[in-house]
Amino acid sequence: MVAITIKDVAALAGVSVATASRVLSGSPATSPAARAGVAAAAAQLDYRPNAQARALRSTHTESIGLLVSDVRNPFFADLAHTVEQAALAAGYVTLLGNANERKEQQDRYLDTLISRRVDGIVVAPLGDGSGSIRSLIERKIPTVFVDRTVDGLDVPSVTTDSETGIRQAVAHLAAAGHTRIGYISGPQAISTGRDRFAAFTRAVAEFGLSQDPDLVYFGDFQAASGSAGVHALLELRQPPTALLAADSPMAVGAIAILHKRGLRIGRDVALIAFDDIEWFALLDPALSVISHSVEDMGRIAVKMLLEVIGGGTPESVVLPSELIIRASSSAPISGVPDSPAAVSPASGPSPRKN
Amino acid sequence: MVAITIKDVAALAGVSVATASRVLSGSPATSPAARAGVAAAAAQLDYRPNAQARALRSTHTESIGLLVSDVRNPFFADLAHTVEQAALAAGYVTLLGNANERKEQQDRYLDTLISRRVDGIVVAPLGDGSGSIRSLIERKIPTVFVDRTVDGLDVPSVTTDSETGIRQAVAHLAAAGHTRIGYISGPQAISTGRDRFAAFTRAVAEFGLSQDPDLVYFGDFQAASGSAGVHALLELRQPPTALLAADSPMAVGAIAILHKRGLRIGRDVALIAFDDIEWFALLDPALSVISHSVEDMGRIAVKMLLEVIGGGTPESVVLPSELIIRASSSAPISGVPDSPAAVSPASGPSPRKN
DNA sequence: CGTTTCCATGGAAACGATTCCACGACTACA
DNA sequence: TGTAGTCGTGGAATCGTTTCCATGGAAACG
Repeated sequence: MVAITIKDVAALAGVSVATASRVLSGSPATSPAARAGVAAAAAQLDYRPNAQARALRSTHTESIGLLVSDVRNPFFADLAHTVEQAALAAGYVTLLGNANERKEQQDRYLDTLISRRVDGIVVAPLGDGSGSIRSLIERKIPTVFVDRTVDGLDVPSVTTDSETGIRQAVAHLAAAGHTRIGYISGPQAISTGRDRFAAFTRAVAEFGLSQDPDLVYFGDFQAASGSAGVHALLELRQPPTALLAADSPMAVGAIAILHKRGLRIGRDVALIAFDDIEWFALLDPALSVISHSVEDMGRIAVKMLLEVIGGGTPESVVLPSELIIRASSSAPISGVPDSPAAVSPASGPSPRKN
Repeated sequence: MVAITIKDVAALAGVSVATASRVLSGSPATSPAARAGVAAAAAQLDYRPNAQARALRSTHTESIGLLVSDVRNPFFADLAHTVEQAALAAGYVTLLGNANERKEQQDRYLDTLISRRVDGIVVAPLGDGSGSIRSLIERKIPTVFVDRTVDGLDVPSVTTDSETGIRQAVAHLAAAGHTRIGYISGPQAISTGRDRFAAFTRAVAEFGLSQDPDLVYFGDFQAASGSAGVHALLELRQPPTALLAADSPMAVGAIAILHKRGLRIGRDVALIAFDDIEWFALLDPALSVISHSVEDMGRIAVKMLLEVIGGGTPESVVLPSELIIRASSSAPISGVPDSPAAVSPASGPSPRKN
């Protein structure tokens, strides 16, 4: 850890630190001779400016923070990738934090990002407006919410309109004759969990399908709860003939347990997932999904954050979602899955259809 | 962006900045009265220490950098997750960078991490020992290589012994009657690309299988090159009856194109991938993989980095790999894939076997 | 040739924290 | 009661950089 400072560079170039600093930061008020000397000295010593000292003096760091709720969720991995690329293109580096769907980790990272004086933060928030997320807005640190929002916090956001896609999915299932759709929901403490659940509830009512509350299982957006959800739903006296999972990890958990139970997706039970993940199309049968553009989301989030940093107050953006029909949901219903529970006489194509 | 400094806290508490600093950093040489006063003042003002200023004075930042080559590769997403959790448990925050398999982005992030004076860096390096990666070791910045190494750089590393797993895979395919195995390799500029290719070459020779150089396609560890590889291999006059992909994104690309060509994995052509990704087991047929533990890799990398930071020189670790046989490779060969190319009389179970 | 303007330069203050050092007050021991 | 040791405290130096301000020399003007 040998420390090479601007003082060393200045000494080698035979100028003062002030001049060296001016050259290194590209100030016009420098002579060609000084420019050449300092540049040569810096190169020779492999000088790297101390970002701490620089930030201490000049109050901006050319860096932004990105806090996602789960890096292992491919949706957020993709988001991290696009945000990072967009930020890099604008000259910012991205510090990525992973809240792991836990509020205390979110607070921990938020504190760190505040301490490190990032110029702005893109966050997929969880929890309510308490804790460090409140400090963020009280200190007027440029912030943009992505994918999720927090009630009562007036922060620009980029989110998805889940309504359209979910309505399309329910319509599609209803048209295939399904009347009992099992819904594996996200937690109601998270805005996307609430929105998607509300959209599902409205759609089910609109198409006259069963509103049996037992058909909804509340998971936590992680894989294990998808498995638990399928398990719970299939144990019902009147199990659903179609399943809708509110995010991709829960869909993965659902698929795993369906395989284990020997149920054929697309024939014994239809399945649709929210979030389009590249390899969902590679499954057999290919998985129907509700798709929304993670590239747009990341790109727009960065653009909005830069506006906020620049003093603007951009309007929030809502991106569309749409159903992509593949084999996992396209066969007409073939009856009740072979659940160990009693086969209910009320299932199958129902008179309540439409 | 209102700035609350330790000066404000000290003033409110009615003590000097020195005393405030001592209380806030938990020095024992403080009176209970001072402790209480300063703590109250800090809480009331919602004081967050300026990490820049702190680091400037005390030369360590309680943060590490993690530079992965591709966040969208689930292997590295998992790695990021474990590294971050392990670091957090040790009191460090992780700054994640994504090189995107591009050397100039790797250099860019490395420079940033050096500038920000992270206490140490875990990196999955790409390229040779030139560029910023050399500055890293010349400055004696604590560094640990993970997954990959760089020739000629004496840096502690955690890697996988690809040899065992690949040998098992080739043996398994040979036992099923395959004599022509197509290999979708990683780039030879990356250590894992070289190691796995070398292991494949040795295994193929050992088991007396075809060493036809056309059976090797050199990809870039990303999905598109997996597709291109399958395409090229199946166009051979004597196409392979089994495929081995050197990482998971290329396996995904391979599967996509096999589907598109209407080839049945596990029957028309066997497929094995390096890297065990959770959902590979969910494919139909389930994908045989060469598995290695990403959790161990991340955990050990952090442990080693902390040792280096503490002044130690830990031994490099090589983790084992093993074949996990699933349906994609377990059927005996059924002959030549229905390639649009002419069916060669020499393919199928061959006299050259063993 | 004298005065003004311009401009590159160096000295020094500032950013916000930590930490060395000195000081005063107190306890404890002889 | 005098001296030594302990302990909490404040002043000031320090980290590496940027930036304000003053300075001095050269160019430009009349």
